[in-house]
Amino acid sequence: MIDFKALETFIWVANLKSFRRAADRLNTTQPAVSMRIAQLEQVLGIRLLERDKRLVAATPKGQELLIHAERLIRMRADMMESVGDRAAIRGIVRLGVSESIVHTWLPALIERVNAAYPNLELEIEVDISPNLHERLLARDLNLAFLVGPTNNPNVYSRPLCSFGVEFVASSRIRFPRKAIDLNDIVKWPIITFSRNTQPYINLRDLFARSGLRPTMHASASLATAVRMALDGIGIAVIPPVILKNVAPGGKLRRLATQVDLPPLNFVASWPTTPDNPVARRVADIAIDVAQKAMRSTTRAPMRKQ
Amino acid sequence: MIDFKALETFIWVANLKSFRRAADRLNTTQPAVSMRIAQLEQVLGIRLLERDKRLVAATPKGQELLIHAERLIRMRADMMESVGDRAAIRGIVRLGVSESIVHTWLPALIERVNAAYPNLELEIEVDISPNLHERLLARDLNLAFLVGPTNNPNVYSRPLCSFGVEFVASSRIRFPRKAIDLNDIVKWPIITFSRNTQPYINLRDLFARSGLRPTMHASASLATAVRMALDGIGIAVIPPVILKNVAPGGKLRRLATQVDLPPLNFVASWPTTPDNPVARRVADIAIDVAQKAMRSTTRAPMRKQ
DNA sequence: AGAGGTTACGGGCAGCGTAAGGATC
DNA sequence: GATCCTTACGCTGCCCGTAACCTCT
Repeated sequence: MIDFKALETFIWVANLKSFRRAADRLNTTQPAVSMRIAQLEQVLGIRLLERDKRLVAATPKGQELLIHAERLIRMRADMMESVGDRAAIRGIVRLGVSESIVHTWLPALIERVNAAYPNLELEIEVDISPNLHERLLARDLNLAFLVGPTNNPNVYSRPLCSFGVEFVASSRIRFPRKAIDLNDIVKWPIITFSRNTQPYINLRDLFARSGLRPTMHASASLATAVRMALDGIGIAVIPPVILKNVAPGGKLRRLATQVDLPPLNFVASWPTTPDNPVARRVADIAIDVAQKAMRSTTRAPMRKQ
Repeated sequence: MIDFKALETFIWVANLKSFRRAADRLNTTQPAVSMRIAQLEQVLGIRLLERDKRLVAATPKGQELLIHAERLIRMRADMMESVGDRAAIRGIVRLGVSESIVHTWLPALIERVNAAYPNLELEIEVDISPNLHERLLARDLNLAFLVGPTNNPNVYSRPLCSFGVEFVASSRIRFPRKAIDLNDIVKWPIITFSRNTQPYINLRDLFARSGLRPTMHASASLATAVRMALDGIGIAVIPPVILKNVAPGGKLRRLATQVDLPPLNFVASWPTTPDNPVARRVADIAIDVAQKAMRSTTRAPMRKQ
């Protein structure tokens, strides 16, 4: 009779289009995967996968099975979630997060998750969004909080929060007049996120449109960027919400510019495969935590200089 | 991780309210059942079954799991049905049938089932409806075609066909006048179904209401009842639709009485537990076959004498 | 004391991993 | 010839069955 193991194996093979990669993912050997698929095909009396080509592809019947199989796996997860004791949920969720989130509501999330699932381990990886996205697609992460949207069919995404981005600088850096524009700013180095991130690209385009080319300092670490700004090395372009935690005491001030920088829209993303069912639950908690955090910062907005 | 075997075991224990009986049903030993339940409880971190009392009972969480488990089992069956090759469906359906059905559309059903599921074996048991009902409840049968309705929560029932019941007799038996009433009939022995069947009870009540007490001959075999009628032993009370097959050539004639005998309403019944999923499919075919058979006999009704 | 569930322990077999074989580009 | 799936084979570990034990009526 068909069991869940066979269905899971089939789902992985169909999604990864490879017996070998599925075997790696399932921590078993490739012949074992062959056997499970062969048995599944035998029980059903039909061919599920086309192996002639370079890439394995599901037959029409295989695609139909895939829908059923994924639903069954999902329903099993729902069942365990609804009748099982949450303390009995053990395991590891590999969670990738953008640094902005580390400095805002990540601690609150960790607390909430630990309360809801006392025996669930969160393995947190801090990295920039493009890297997180890549590792998500490689199924190296079960869940990630990154700058979206990620229009990829292999991951689900749900909005989390939106952080405005602004110019901030140490009070050591002085400007000739109150109203600061790009021409004033460009005299100083701009410190921001890594080269291949969305804010970096946005910024460079912004200056380019005015015919300006500032010196750009890119830091993979947001905290380091803030440190550099504090030391008066340049003007940082970051979400000010992090300052409360990263540079408390108002040592950095937000510049009163008319420049509109696009905000960072964060999403929770997880693979479409029913990989780690708990990831979905952590995402739900994160959405709640993030929106609560948004509301509290919106209610008492920081004043510009 | 939870697998189908554990869920099936749990379903049987919960329904039969006994580890031992579930073990018998699943063709395994009682300790094996204990182990599977214990493991299921451990994975979920909750108690599913209350064993203190004489009868095992599901806890509230257990009842919740039961709903999920039965749905999962049903969905697996649906999946196999919709994507699997029907020729790959092997197994045995133990089918109990009333004799009336044997003599009407059972051969057509067998043909249809064999065509749809070439490797499915039908194990047919002919018996009277009360016995079939009992064996259904004991899960000794996967499916039965019997006189309904069976208002029991442990079996599903679907209507199949309705057979009128009439007085039939050999031409050797002669009556004083054309219009025959109960007083004419009661002079002869009445030959019909077994004592505890619905037609037998109906008949006795019918005569009793007129203050009559005929000699009753009860036969567990409908064919034997017909044989007795052919031999002029008495007047048979049977569904005339069977005569075409059992006594061809019009040797028995239907008596022109004004007496209204209630018809036999046949239903297909199968246990509510997701026991043998194919039973449901056979029932579907039976409903179709029975209704086609009904239509063809209705279109060309037999003439009364 | 007997029926029924749990625990202990030894054995059998399904399924795994290693290694060799074939097919396709 | 490199890559990837299949087949062959020996082995391990899980699960089962037997039997003793415990608990409740």
